Amino acid sequence: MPLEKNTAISVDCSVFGFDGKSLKVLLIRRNYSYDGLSADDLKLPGAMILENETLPEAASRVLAESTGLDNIYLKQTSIFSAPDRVSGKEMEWICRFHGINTKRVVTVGYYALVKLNPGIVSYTSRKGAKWVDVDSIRTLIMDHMEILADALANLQREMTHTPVAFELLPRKFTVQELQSLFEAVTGICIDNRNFRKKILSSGLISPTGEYEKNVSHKPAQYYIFNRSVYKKAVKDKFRLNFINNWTY
Amino acid sequence: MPLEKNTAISVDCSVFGFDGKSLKVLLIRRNYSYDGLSADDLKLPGAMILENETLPEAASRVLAESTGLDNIYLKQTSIFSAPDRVSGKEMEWICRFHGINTKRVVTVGYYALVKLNPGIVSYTSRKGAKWVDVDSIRTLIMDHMEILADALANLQREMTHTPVAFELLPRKFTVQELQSLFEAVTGICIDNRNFRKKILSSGLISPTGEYEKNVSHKPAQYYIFNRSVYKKAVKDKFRLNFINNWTY
DNA sequence: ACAAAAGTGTTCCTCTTACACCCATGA
DNA sequence: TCATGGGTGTAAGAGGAACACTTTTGT
Repeated sequence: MPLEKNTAISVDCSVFGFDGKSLKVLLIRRNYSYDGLSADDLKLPGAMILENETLPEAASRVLAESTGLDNIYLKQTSIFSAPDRVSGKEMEWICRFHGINTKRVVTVGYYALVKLNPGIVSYTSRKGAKWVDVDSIRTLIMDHMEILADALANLQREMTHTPVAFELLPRKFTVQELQSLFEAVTGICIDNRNFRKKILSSGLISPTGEYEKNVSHKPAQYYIFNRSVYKKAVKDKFRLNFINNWTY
Repeated sequence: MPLEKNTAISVDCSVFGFDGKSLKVLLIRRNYSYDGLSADDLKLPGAMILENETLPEAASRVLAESTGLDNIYLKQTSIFSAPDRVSGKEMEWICRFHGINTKRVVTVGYYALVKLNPGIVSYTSRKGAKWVDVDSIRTLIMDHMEILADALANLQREMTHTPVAFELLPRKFTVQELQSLFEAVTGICIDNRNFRKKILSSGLISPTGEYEKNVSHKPAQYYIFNRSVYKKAVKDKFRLNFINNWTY
């Protein structure tokens, strides 16, 4: 079998956001019609990598284009390398559009976390992109469902081990918002009293003294994430739980 | 910036083994001299991907070549995509050797786990490869140190969450061997009584009734990994620990 | 008999879990 | 005053951590 000399590399980003109720992902339309391919078909934002560009740089570029934001939390997941993952009409169109002649596109999955707010929602809707409930998505083009599923699985794992949750929340948030986020991502119900006890005693979040306004019930206090406490905790936390002492 | 049309993709494998004392990784020599590059320089086994070959297939091929083994535990880690990660003499040689003309090689890291035994050790040494203590490695060619460090970090994380340890041990092993493996990979000392209690009560390993022979101390019993118990446990285990009930 | 590693139990304490009511606000 | 979600405490049980001696074998 000869050496593969003719592979293009792309990145595809699963951009997650949280609206207080459910986990959303940013989808765009294919945006071109070609011999049976509908321009309305939904996909993840992505791009081919450019010369002298690393993969994280390509992913950041995709995110800047699709959300207008810089400095987004970004994490690589898996690589999708099936030789026929892009083929047929789709491949023809890609070659024509980019003026290349390739048989194969290998793609690298990334997931990104953004703080949903009116600004970003209006930006993305002007772009024709949509924030869709992750649970409600049934079909995407090519293997994008698989890429999304992989991203979601990675997010779920990270969420229970690192404080990525705070990337999805506004700077100030209520305990309930944080709990709802955990529940939405993991699909698990959490006891509110136990959650408060645990999260507050951890010191990871600090009360601001500010409260909700104009709500027809007892207003909730706003908290902020305490990154320095987290950094300190990391040193102690990464251990097995059947350990009594350790040697460096 | 123009589209990157000319990228080669490779895989590099960190092949780990355990000799009962310390964690080893399989290193090979560069195996060519070229204008200042020494054939003795050490590297991870790797290869360019071939046409119609997926990345896991390429990694399996590398492993079959370097260890003579099939069906090895294999896991993808990160992608290394810095545009200049291969450059200069190294790049020149690669282009000449493969008869290609590329500016860039993106590589995908894999780690593999093998059961060290006399058979595989003699195979690899016939191939000129060496099993080296991971702690003692100071330099490898190109960015292979970085690839190895990433693989090791992944292994450490996996080891404390999934039963990959058993991929590194013979089918029958003693409790002490298992404990030593954990200690070698994580760099942590574990209390023997607590370890036994935990691992035995988990049901993950089952006694065979066979014992060590010709040892000048009380002979240890051999155990085997109980995969079915593990599979059942997985369903219950993947949960946060502040949860009381869950909804599917 | 001795050296060397295997194997074994208990206590203390922390953390998890389960569970129900009062509070503050706007309408 | 009522509807709504915010916020609070306690008791029982499980699991983690710390710790020292006896057993079995070969020499």
